[in-house]
Amino acid sequence: MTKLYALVDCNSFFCSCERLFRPDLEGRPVGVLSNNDGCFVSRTNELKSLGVKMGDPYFKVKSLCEKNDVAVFSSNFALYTNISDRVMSVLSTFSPEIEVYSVDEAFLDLSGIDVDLNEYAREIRDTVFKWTGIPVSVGIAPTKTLAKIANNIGKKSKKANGVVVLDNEKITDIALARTEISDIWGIGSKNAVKLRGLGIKTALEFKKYKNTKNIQKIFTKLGRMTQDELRGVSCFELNIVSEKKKEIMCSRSFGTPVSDLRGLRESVANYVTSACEKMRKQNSACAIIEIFCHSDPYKVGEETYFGKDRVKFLTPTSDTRRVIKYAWKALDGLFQMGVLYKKAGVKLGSLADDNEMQCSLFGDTDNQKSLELMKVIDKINTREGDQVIRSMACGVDNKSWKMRREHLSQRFVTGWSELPKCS
DNA sequence: TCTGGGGTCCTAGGACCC
DNA sequence: TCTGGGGTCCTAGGACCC
Repeated sequence: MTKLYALVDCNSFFCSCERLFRPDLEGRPVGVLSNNDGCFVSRTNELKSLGVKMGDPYFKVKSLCEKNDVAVFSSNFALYTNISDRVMSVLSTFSPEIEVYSVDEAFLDLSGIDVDLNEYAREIRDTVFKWTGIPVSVGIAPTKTLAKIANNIGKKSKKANGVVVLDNEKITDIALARTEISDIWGIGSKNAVKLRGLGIKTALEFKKYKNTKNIQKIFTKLGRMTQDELRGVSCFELNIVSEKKKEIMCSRSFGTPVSDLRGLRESVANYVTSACEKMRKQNSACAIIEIFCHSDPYKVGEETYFGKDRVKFLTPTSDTRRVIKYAWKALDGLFQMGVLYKKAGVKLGSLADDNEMQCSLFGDTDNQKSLELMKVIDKINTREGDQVIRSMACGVDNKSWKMRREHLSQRFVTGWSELPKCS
């Protein structure tokens, strides 16, 4: 049976979430900034047409934004994940086989479905909008890569109006001819340069390029699979069950640079705490932690200091206190007086199921008691709010390293005190 | 003054073992 | 003068994604 996938992607997702509770923003350019109010990560069409690019640093286009009455928001992930869950649950009514690919997009398996595909796609689009208020685009094709391309065209073409179905070769080739190689899923900027070097500029030319061996050699296995997908041969399956993360990271840029070990330690303790929380949520324990900290890489004329260390545990752990202890030890070794630190972070690696942990004859080991303690703390923090119970290592108020969020919207759906009011 | 954060997969090369 | 070969595991780094 031939495969059939739909890719459903929310339009300007973060911006659409902000607009949801601010109907006055309809038609006005809206943009959402990354953490620390650094750069744009979501833009509405109105903002795109002002020339603001994805990833543009806010400070560089600030006056342009002010001149054009752009509504700028700090990222409010609590809101976005909540809305995302609603969108995904609507989508799951259209196919039992759904892969939530990211916060704003999902693949649906439509193989074997006996309906008019254009009508079905339109129904998906209309229903999501009606039930959640979020506009989406739908692309349908026999492979995931082609569904991505269909979706892209659906989003950009006025005629398509959010829906494109690529179910025969003629239409598919027309779509591929107008898709630049850098717009193919899996072909990034580096590989695009290499492909252009081979005289390949469009997705159609890539599809028709015959020297498959050469493709594998230059672009590895993934490049070859991408080419197959363009030809209609499905190589990337649907991942329905959300697999456990193999590593968990937490890192942040500082609101203001940190020069003292105490501030650095405090920030790292906080990152460890939230990474460990995430890890316990998926019932894992880690055997490796990596710690890094560095100065501002954008500062001209100054060499960036980059410190990185890695600690292996004798036995895996999910105990925040233990991880903080080791992280601090590593951090003490990395710290250098006189450096202005801009960012720090931790990565938990070698994750394994926490019920398969071995005990060690030597050194620290998590015991049943510490596991239970962590679970209780997690439970209380979930119920009472973030970090009601936390290690003193995380510090108290006046954290200068905390990130900037000067344009934060209300907690419309996650805080009782900030629910929208209607009158 | 001001430039994000969190993941995955693949490959090459080194270490180590028999 | 001669000095193997194959396998596995780990790590670093690159490239990509949203």
